[in-house]
Amino acid sequence: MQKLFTAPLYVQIREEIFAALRSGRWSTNEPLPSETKLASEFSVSQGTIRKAIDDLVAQNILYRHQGRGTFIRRHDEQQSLFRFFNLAREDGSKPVPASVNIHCKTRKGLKHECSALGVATGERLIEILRLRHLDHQPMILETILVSQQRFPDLNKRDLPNTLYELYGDEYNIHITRAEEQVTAISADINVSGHLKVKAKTPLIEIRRIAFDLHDQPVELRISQCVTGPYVYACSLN
Amino acid sequence: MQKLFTAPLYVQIREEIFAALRSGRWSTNEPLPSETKLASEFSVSQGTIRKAIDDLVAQNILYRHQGRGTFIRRHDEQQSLFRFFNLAREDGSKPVPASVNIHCKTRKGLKHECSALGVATGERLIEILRLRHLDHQPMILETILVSQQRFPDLNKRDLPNTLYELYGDEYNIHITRAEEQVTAISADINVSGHLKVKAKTPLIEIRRIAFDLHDQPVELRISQCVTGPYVYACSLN
DNA sequence: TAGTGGTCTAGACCACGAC
DNA sequence: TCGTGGTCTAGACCACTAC
Repeated sequence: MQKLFTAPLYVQIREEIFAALRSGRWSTNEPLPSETKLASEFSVSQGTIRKAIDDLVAQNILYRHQGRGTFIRRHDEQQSLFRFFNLAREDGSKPVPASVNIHCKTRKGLKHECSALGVATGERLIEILRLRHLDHQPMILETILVSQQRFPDLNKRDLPNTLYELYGDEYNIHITRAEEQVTAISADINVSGHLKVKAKTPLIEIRRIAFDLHDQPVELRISQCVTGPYVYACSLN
Repeated sequence: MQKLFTAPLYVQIREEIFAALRSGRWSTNEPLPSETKLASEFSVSQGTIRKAIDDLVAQNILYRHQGRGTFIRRHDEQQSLFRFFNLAREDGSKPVPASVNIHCKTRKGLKHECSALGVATGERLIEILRLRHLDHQPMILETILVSQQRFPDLNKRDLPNTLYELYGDEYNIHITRAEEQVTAISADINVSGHLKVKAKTPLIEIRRIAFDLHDQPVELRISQCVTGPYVYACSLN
């Protein structure tokens, strides 16, 4: 006899709410229905809804504001600049990054790029190359790759400093998490020119894959950074 | 009229339990008193104790095991090798690090080292230098610094691969979190000899400060790592 | 003032582990 | 079988926000 497994109620409801979020049932600007309303909609107690929402808050997908309601996390200018930005000063404070676009074009994706983005090999990608300044010094050379099919006409837009805000507002693609891999590289002539350092200066290269609500890889971003005054900071728990 | 602020009950109780943990009231090998017992001890409902413990579990200080009880997190060989070890293969899998000690001595701490460890400038430190192998290749040269006063006779002991287990078992100093800063450096002659790479190869240098239950800095660890087959991996949420 | 999330309680039943 | 943590309920009161 096979053993049956039923997920706890709050897990089922968490997934139902999550699915509703992905389907765009609720607007980004209004609060979700209140906990008591959701409780009667799903015919469970308020405590169970609460636990389901707790999980989504812990995942950074929703946030609560006492007295106002529960809202969908949006990437807005202030937080987005820092939430996915791990470079800090040695004392732990974070500089405000500024961006200068160098080019934005479309091209066929290489095999490893397409596989990282989960699209068919050879699909057309949009490539954005930009230079980022910290405290007015060029510090990061950033190559951003996304599928042209997922982001039609992205290359024809004005690109803001915080791209994830644009992805959400214009394409309804919400970045929820990212994975980064850091390696040490040697600056080649091209890179060193942009970053105003000597050729062969050691740099860190950060390879980031950003994922959306469906946990699909959406963006591949490769950042080559000068370190020294700034460090790549990470907490372990 | 000054506004009075009373922390929620579960926060007060969380701090009381945390203080009891630090004072060593409960052994590392036995479960804590059950939630119902703690509830009657503190004269609150079981749900309130539950929320207090939830927080400590989220902080990785306790863990629960259904049917058995709630326990203090210990660094044991298996988990300790990975919990604070961020180097991974490109596919995300983690190699098992092995260690070879090169030397272990005591010396006066430099100013920046003592300040990182929160001890008086010039205090004697124990310095451990060791080489770590991943998949049988030398990949990391690690310098570990701790206060000799906090770890008497550490330099006379056999040093295991997982130091944090030793800190906990022998000195009752439990590492709960760490902060890491990654920079790019160029291998000098000495380092490149140990790591069997050419001089000036770009490396990543990881500067870690590890903290104990009292949130005091306890260990400064500087790791110089060859990257390429391995990467420094970090998730952003 | 009305509605929201935040805290707290008391009690029920379930699933797992030790004996 | 008994004790543990895990889930779920129903209802109370508090603190904050909007109106």
